[in-house]
Amino acid sequence: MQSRTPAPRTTGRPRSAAADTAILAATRTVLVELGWSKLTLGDVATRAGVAKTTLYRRWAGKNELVVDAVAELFDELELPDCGTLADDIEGVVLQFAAILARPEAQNGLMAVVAESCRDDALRERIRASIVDRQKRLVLQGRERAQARGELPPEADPAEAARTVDLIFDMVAGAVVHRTLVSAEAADARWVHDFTRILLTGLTGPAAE
Amino acid sequence: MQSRTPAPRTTGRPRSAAADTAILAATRTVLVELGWSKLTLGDVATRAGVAKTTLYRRWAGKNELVVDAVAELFDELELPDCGTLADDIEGVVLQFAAILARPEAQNGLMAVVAESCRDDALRERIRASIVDRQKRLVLQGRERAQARGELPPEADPAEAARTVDLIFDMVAGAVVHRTLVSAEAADARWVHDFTRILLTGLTGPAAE
DNA sequence: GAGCTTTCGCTACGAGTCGTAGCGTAATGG
DNA sequence: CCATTACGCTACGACTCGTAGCGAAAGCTC
Repeated sequence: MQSRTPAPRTTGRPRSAAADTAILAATRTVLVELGWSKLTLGDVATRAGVAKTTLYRRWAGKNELVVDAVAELFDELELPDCGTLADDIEGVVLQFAAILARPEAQNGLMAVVAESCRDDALRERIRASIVDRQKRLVLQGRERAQARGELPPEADPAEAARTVDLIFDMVAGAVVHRTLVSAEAADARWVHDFTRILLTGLTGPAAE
Repeated sequence: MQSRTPAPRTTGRPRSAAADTAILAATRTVLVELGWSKLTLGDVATRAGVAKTTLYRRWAGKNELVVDAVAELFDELELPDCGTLADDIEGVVLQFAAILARPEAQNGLMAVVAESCRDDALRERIRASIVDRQKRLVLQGRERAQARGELPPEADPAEAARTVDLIFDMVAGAVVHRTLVSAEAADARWVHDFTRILLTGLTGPAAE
């Protein structure tokens, strides 16, 4: 997930794991203080207490470094078991909103997404480190709801996959847009209203 | 909307309107070719056939220039009158998706949103130039649907305003996330599925 | 412990961009 | 004709970039 470790050598001095931790933490700190465009790798190195060359030995550039630094923020995401589908969704949306409320996530996330428009490798890195981790929650939520009988089992697997993608884009997109574009907090009331509309739209009509 | 024209002088040589057009068009071209991070104002000036100093005389920096260049893409947005609320929504979402499908919009929009996290003036500029133009469509759509009887008139004005904001974040957020993060086209089928869920969520239950 | 391998911190470097200043010229209005 | 403003051009110091080279440090194997 982190830097380039294609073949971890068994001989020689091992890479300092503490340096990785310090660098990623320093990246988030500088991201908050200076923002994306004014963040320089020299600043990060100084703040982390490592040499600039050490940074370049582990990461290819600013984009990859920030993706890894932001990805760590999403480690804490997990699907709560609140008993009902509505409460589960509300819980996970609130978690997602809490992460996006942090300035280091706001500054970094949109910037790397913008860069990924012209860099397929970066887009894949974002997908593996951040997006897939979120989408997994949608799959878990559906399975759990089906086990409870709140959602019917899927007939067409292809349509089921499309629905998962659609729900994922709706949830993540709405929270991101609310937080970063409208610049207002995705608080409990907003999340509640949003969840109600989404859930009604999903369970209201069985089919078209 | 464009550069700084606080008090357009009546004396002296007037600013070339053709230069504005050429600069904004060149900005979009360079945005496609080089992306946000590698776009330099020197490139834009060369491509537009103007001097670099002319650029700095009109715009404060890269952020403001790109906001204006991208904002022009949203000029064509308008609410179609298809007869039913569902078709109206589908139409406007398709328009929005078509704009976001253009690489100059993808490269520029996310980048300036990311920068706006640390620049309130820039956020206000984005809101005035881009966001409000979209939100107006939501208001128009609701009025038209209420006139048709498809939606009930609003009782509580405060809740009505919250609902408009919520719908706006859901629509814009979902399309942006689908296009830029999931990196898949918001095509007719996707828009249709999305509209169905949204509309069911809105009209299904009158209240909680 | 000896020796090999890899990483680390440090310094220095050319290349490129930034935003500005200065100057002479072009285009308006009074 | 003249004041005023915009324009194109050049040059400048300051900064960041990514890399190379060096000696020292930290592991592993024998």
